[in-house]
Order: sequence, then structure tokens, then C-alpha cells
Amino acid sequence: MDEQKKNATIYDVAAAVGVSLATVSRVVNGSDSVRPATRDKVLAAIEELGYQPNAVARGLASKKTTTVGVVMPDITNLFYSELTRGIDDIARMYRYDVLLTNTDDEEEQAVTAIKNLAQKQVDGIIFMGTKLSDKVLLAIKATGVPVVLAGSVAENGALPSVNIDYEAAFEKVTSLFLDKKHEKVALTLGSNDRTIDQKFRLAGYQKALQQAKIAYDDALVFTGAKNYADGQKLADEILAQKADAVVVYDDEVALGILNAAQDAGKKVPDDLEIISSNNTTYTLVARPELSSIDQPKYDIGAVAMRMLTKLMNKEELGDDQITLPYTLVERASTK
Amino acid sequence: MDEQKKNATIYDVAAAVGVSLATVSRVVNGSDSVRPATRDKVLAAIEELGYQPNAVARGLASKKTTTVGVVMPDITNLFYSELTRGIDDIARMYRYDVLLTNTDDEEEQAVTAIKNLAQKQVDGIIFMGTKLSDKVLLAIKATGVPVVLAGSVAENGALPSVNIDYEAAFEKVTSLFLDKKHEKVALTLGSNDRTIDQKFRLAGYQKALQQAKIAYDDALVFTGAKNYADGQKLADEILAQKADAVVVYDDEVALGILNAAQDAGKKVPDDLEIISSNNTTYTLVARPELSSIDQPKYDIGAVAMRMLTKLMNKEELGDDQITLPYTLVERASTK
DNA sequence: ATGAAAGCGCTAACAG
DNA sequence: CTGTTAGCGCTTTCAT
Repeated sequence: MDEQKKNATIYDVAAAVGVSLATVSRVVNGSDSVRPATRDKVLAAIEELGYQPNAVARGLASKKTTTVGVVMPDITNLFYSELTRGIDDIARMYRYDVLLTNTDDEEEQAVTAIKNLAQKQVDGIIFMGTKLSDKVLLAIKATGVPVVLAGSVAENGALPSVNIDYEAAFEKVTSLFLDKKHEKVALTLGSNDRTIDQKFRLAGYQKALQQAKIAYDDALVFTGAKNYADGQKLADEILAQKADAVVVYDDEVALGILNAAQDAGKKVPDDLEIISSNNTTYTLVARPELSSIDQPKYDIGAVAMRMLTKLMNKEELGDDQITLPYTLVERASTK
Repeated sequence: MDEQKKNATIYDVAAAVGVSLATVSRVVNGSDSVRPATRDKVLAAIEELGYQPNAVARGLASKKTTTVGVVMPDITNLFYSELTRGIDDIARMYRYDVLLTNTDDEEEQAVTAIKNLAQKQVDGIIFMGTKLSDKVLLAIKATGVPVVLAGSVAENGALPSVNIDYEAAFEKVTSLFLDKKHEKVALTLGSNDRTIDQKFRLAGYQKALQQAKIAYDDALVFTGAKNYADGQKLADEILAQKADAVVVYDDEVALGILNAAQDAGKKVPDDLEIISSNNTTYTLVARPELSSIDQPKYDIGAVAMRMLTKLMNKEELGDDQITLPYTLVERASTK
């Protein structure tokens, strides 16, 4: 019946102890200048009344919400969810809560999400996604809060970010195939209008080609495949180009290509070598297991979040473009 | 230099138009009773000043934050992330933001998360996870806000929930194997102390056994495997029991068993039939593809969130224990 | 070390 | 239809 316990306020505990609410506020916030005796009394009353500070009121008064916004393409995408797990763990460590939004990597949804987070007065934002258009950039700047990109890059280092060196990684794996005298190395990318694909992954691929003195042939570059089914469809096209190796930017897509190629009677890696890019669990469940570029996904998220805490604290950052090491994990889909 | 545009407040726009802040508040909140002419002027000023309502202040004044808390075991688990995707989409449709917390399915973390969400004054909570202990239940009750379970059940319908009929589903797939005259049908579960595993999945399995007049043998029931690697390890034990079919509660685990069994020279489905339970993408990437109980994961999340909106609105709910239909997807891992 | 008082930016009666 | 007036629950100077 007494559902009405009405969430005790700071006033209630002040009254119970016979001090001012300022004092209660001080002990709640761990201020030094409170006599131990009073502190104890206050603490007791808090316990007694089951007082829980109202974070909204706090946020309004202090202009800090201890909440960060996380904007990501899709929570069901293993790559992003692992990044986010890193973000979440570090956020929690620093006592921030996470307001999450899926954007499907769409510009409009991203802009809406960012504006909304600004209204909610988040203290900072982590942004993930490949479409970092001017509109998105503008929306980000307009929020006035610090933003860090995780697994995503802005041109000219316009925004702090944490990544691996995609260009070097793609150059390396491409060279790996080229060194084996493969003439036709295919490449699959997410899109042809994204910085990360064009300026980094494709660039690395081309660099390797150039070094091996092999002409670039855009019939060998495939864009648009985003998931397993897309990958399966793509296999035909890749095979039709008589590619003898393929570098794939995503694990699910790589798995689709792998399975479809095998279902079509091709031998992997004998007829077609495949290397993927995110080293998620998918690479392990494949038969043969997929070789992959391993990005430290969890760490990218964790480091990005750590960086954000510094920014929110107005601490000085040394470099705001962090590059984490990647490794090449060779399994059975390559020789 | 004029970084100081200082986020216009409702006062600024009121002053700009020459009306009271109440009027501005009314147009912002779409109240009917505002003369169109004034409304337009206010809207113009809002546009002009780039006014964005401060959700924190709003939350404090109205005691509604338009934010819901989502408590889940692990964002990188495909089953939960798909549920969450459904939750998120519906939440957004109803203009709620989502505060997300991972608990690793640990009781303590869940309790902490729930308390924290209460402090943040969320309007409602969606809870996912298999460990719905008394402590968690208590913490939930203490928040005073509506809570809905998604893909999780409380005993005696203590909390509103959205699920499939796990017992029926497990009975059905077990019977499927039993009907083929398999004598040794193994079962793998997440744990032996969870309601969902014990009271539903195991119960369904036992029911099928009973109906087929086959004695229950607990050597055929395996608990504790949670991921792909665990599944791989488990394969040996299952094979050692000479099981000729196995029902697995999780896709990753099923895939581990499948791959390890095949790597050990067994033929699937000839030597061992396998059926899994969540029908995530993992079932498709497997070779042979895994047969699976298909739960409408996205829908479970979506329906749970929809239910929560009703609860937050104090609308009447017909039934608060919703059971969504499951289907059996037969693929190549069963005959 | 503690209290008084002034907001934070907005909503919500209550008048008119 | 619009304005006035209180707060929402807390932080934060500024005094004392």
C-alpha cells in the first residue's frame, strides 16, 4: 500500500540529519570539507532512507550528464558490436552510461541521432560508421561536445580517431598474393564513395599492384556486398573474372564467397585463395577457416572511449589520431 | 571565436518573439491551444536561433526522460544483439532513447545496472538474461518503473515478458529425433540453475522422452558450453556417449559441435544429427547448414518494447505474457 | 566546516 | 489563447 515511499530527495536526508542540503550534496559528491562526524550521520540517513541521487536534476544543475552517446551502424554486425563492447566496458569503468543508436550507416539517421544526443546533453560522443559526410561532420561540430571516431577515419584528421592502418594492411595482404605470382587478385569493398574504402583499402591494394608492376584492372574490384548473402552472389562474378585470389573487407561477405565458391565446385585455397578483414568468430567457423587481417576490435573501442574521457575532462591529448597494430592471421583459406 | 553562441534557451526565443516562455513551451510540445500566427512566429524564432530543447531540464520538470534502459548479457552475442535491434527500432519509433548495459549475464552486474538506470530516471526497462534471481527481481521492483523481459521468463509470470514456448519447441525437436528411432538423443543447455534451461528446455526434452517411453539419462545432458570453442570441446563428450543426435540451445555452440565432430571424421547428419536453437546467421554459414528452431528474435525485442511503451503510458495490457510462434527450419544437419 | 540563496531550463497548473 | 508563478532535485558560489 505504501507504494508512496516517494523516492527520498536530498531534502529529506538533510532534514533527517538536521543539516543543510548543501552538506548532503557535499558528502554525496565526496567533498573533502565535511566533518567526519557529520559525514557519518549523513551517510547513515542516506542508507536509512534509501536515498538515490536523481541524475537528471544533477545533470541540470551541473551541466554534466555522465552519459556518452554511441552512434553505430548496426548492433548485429559483429565488427561493430565488438567495438562497442570495448567502448561500453571502459565507459562503465569511468562511470559513464551509454546511449546507443543504430544508423544502418545512413547519413540521415546519423545526423538525427547526433542532434538527438545533443538535446539529451551527452558529455561526449563516439561515432562509428563509414559514411562520414560533411553533413554528419557538421552535425557533430554543432553539438559542441567532444567526439571520437572508432574504427573510422575523417579526412585530414578532422576528428580524433582510433584505427588500424588500413592502407598498410591491405597493401600487405595484396602483396602476399602477388608474391605468389598470382596475376588476378580481386578486391571487394563496401562501397565506392567512402573514405575508408577508397582512400585506404583501395589505395593499399593499388600500391601493392604498382610495386609488383601489375596493371590495375577495375573489373577485379567489387563494391556493394554487405552481408553473407551478398557474398554468395558475388562469388560468381569473382569466379567469372578468373581471379585466383581475393581480398575481402568483411568476414560475412568473405564467408559467403567462400561457401558459394566451394558449392560451385572450386577448391579453396587451391583454386581461389581468400583473405578477409575483421577476424570475427565467423573466420573460425568457416571450413576451411578463413585467413584474416586481425584488427583489435575491442581495443579500438576501448581506446576510443578512453580518449573521449580525456577530452571530456579537458585533458591534453598527445596525438589524437591513434593507430593500433593489426596482425595477419593465416589459416586454411590461403596457402 | 564566437564559440559562445551558448545554446539558446526557451527564454531567448520567448524574448525574441515577445511572448512568454509558456507559449514557446506549448508550441514546442505541439499543444493545440496556440494561435497559428504566434505559433509561426515562435517557430521562426526557434529556427533562427537554432533552439534545441534541453532534454535534461525537460526531464526534471516533467518527470519523464523519454529514455529506456536495456539490460542485456552481451552485445556481441548475436541472439541478444538481434533482440536489441528490435527493441531499438521500436524505441526510436516511439521517440525513446536507449541506455544500454552489458551484464555478462552476471547477477551483480545486473543489479548495479538496474540501480543505475533508476538513478538516471529511465521511464522503463527491458531486461534480457537468463539469471533472473531474487536479487535482480528485487532491484527491478525497487525502481518503480515498468519492466518487460525479452527472451527471458520469470517464474509464475512475476514480470511481463515476451518469449517463444521453449518447452514446446524443445519437446518438438526432441520428438523429431525420437520418431526416427534414435535411442540416444543428447541435449546441451547453458546451465543447470536457470529457469529457462531447467523448467522449459529440459522439461520439453523430458516430455518427449517420456512420450516415446525412453528413459531419461542425464549422461546425455550437457551444460555449461557458451560459445564456439566450448562447443568444439563438447563434441568429444557427446560422441563418447555414442549419441546419434543432439539438440543444442545455442547456435555458436552447435557450430562448435558440428565442426569438431566433422573434424573428428564423423558424418553429419549420417552419424550425428544436430539441431540448434536460435537460427542466427551462424546456421547458414555452417557446412552442412544447421537445422534450427527459429525464434523471431527481432520481433521478440520489438514486441517487448511495444509492450513497454504501453506500460509507460499506463495503458491496459490484455495479457502480459506473450508467446510468439517459433518455427522449425530443417536444413542439412538433420535427415 | 556549514548554510543561504540563486539558479540550471523547462513543464504545469492556474488565472485571466 | 496566453501569461504568471511555482517548482522539479540538485550544484555552486558566496557568506559566515
